[in-house]
Amino acid sequence: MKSAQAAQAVDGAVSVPSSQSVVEALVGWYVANARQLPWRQTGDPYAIWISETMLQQTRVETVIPYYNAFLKRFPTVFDLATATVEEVLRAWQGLGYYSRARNLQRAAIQVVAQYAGKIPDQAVALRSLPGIGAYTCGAIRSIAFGQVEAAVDGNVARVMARILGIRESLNQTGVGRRIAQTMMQWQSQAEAGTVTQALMELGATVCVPRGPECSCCPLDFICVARKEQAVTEIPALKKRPQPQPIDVFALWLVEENRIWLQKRPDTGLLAGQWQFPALEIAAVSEKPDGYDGGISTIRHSQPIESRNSKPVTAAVRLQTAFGHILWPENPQDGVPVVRERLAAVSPRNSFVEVLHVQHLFTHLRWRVQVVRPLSAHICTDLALRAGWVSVPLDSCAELGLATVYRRILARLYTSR
DNA sequence: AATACGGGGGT
DNA sequence: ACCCCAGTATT
Repeated sequence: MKSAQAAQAVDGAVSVPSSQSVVEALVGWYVANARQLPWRQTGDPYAIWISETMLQQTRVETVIPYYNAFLKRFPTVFDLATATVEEVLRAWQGLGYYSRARNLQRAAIQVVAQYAGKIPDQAVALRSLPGIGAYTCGAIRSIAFGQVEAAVDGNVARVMARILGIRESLNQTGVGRRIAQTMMQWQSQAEAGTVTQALMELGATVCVPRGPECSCCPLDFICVARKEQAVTEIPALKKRPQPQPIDVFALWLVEENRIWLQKRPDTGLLAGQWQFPALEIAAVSEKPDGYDGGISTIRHSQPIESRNSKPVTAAVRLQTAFGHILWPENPQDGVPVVRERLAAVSPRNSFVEVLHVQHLFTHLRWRVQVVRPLSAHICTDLALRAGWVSVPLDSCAELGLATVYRRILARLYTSR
């Protein structure tokens, strides 16, 4: 049964019109309509690698300025290999998916050490580099080296699913293989890299997710989805879960024109970036028992970093993390936390909420309360022990400050 | 196979 | 408010 399906899949790829006319139509359209993008003006495998990495899950318009600045700052793989990860992160700041930047830097070191600074053109070598998966490997090999190898990104998958009339979910096993087969067949009939880019360009500009402009499509004459009037149903899209709400308490601590910041861990969310000293806690969806609408400790919330351990109240967490520094007295009353939409000032020796912002990630919804201690007296010694550093306000911009905190900083210092 | 990982733009 | 994007690594 399994082998029969495999054979059918291969048949499917072969049975699609694969004549010269299809590839000619595609390439002809591309040559006439391709956008002039910076990474299309170069044959440098390093530059193409950078562009492909930036373009992972990221739109072309977003990437362009980052690409230009990055290549200016790190013109060769040697420049990238000798840079620090902080420098690379700074150049990446705002692009998202920061493990890409870290992997890029690690891979550059590997390329210099193992391949004398030459980007490898073989699949095994490329795939051994951190950050290069199946897609990027195929993209680099076909675009930079002219080799026949599929590069199935979201655009190609959508275009091919429509052309081939694939109604199954795109992450179904076998579907990707079938798409890759067809793509390589086309690649072998023209410049492989041009076919790769043509399919991506088609997906990005004509065969878009919603409202594709089939009347402009060079391949409409073979498109199964078009013929079956199923363009809106293909590809089948899957629902994403709701982002998990997270309450973030961020401390705005400024002394003598220096602001206290904290560096995030080198792994996980926003790895290695700087932020206001902060605590992230899984939000309470319901009101805690005894919640009186006033200033209250937060109960029933768990620190997100230890979901499997015993639940700890946010108040305890706050106290543990900040208490010694900001609340040297009166631990009995619980930690007065200024709640969203509640009184702006707590009764005594605590915080003023100065800002409340929401920040969306794909999977998280941060509700950030920026708070400032009423009696600003920070014990430098303890802050240092907690791993915080104070930097001149002016130099914040040069740090890899996480985007949400850049926004917060801008609001703190422009509208006030 | 499922999940974590950003941010921005389109509709 | 919801959808998607020139994906990869980890579990």
